[in-house]
Amino acid sequence: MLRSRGLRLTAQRQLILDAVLELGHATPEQVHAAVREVAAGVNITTIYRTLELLERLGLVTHTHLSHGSPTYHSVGEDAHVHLVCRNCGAVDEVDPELFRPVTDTLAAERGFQVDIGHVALFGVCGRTECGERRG
Amino acid sequence: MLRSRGLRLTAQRQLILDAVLELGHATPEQVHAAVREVAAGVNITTIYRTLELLERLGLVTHTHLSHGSPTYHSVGEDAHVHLVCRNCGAVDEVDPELFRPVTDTLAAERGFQVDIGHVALFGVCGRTECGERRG
DNA sequence: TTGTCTGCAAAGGGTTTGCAGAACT
DNA sequence: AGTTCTGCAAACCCTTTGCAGACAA
Repeated sequence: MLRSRGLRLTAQRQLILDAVLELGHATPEQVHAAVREVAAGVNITTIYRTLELLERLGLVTHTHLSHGSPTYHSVGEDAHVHLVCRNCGAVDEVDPELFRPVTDTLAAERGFQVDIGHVALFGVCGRTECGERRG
Repeated sequence: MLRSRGLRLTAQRQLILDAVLELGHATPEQVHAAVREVAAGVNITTIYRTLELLERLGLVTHTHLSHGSPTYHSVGEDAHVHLVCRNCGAVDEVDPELFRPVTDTLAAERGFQVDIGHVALFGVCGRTECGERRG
């Protein structure tokens, strides 16, 4: 896959892709930590460069969950919408089909094509510690 | 409002709130630029501190649109969902009512209360320059 | 052997913090 | 007058860039 584009298959690239596959949602720093457990010498710079490369190749995507760093996940997995609890930070996933009516409406009425894999909804999750009463 | 909480009403705070009201969606830097047109000496630090304060007071909120800086907007305005074109960067707004079925479902099935004012949907807008054919 | 890839170090953008002086109440 | 707020400068985090050596092909 890399080779077919004249790119090189290195140990680092394999480890980084494996880490993204394994971690599910991971920031560059989390990927770095995971890779380092196997290969201590890998530099954070390489993480950034490789994530960008893998994204260009369509193997991973990133989403912005809350503040700070983006999180990467593999494209092979089922697309999903993220639910981010702004209280405890937990990230849950939802089937994008739930949004079908909404995205269809936006496409029809505005010509806006929603990239459902990038969607993150903020709010408060159902845990007792986080739950709030709302009007 | 500020005074009632023992806080002080300063020229800077008024200018910053005015700028947020006027700009609609604005990054801290954009707020800074707007404020500077009226009061050149105001420091970016004050922008950050004041936006945080106004948010604690419930007067403004912020959303993360795409990469980079968050954008702030006033709470008094109608809540709205953001549509961000990842091609041209345009930000459009949608009536949150459109999402009612979805948010109701998430609340009922998962106990997740979506904060609809924070929602940003990424995708491709309807402009000819940005429009894409999709499967 | 050749060209890409990596590590290192340093620069860059955006945001936060410490402190002394300025300003609201 | 007493405290809060501001500006300045420096620190901070995350990310990007330049370069020389390392390595896949």
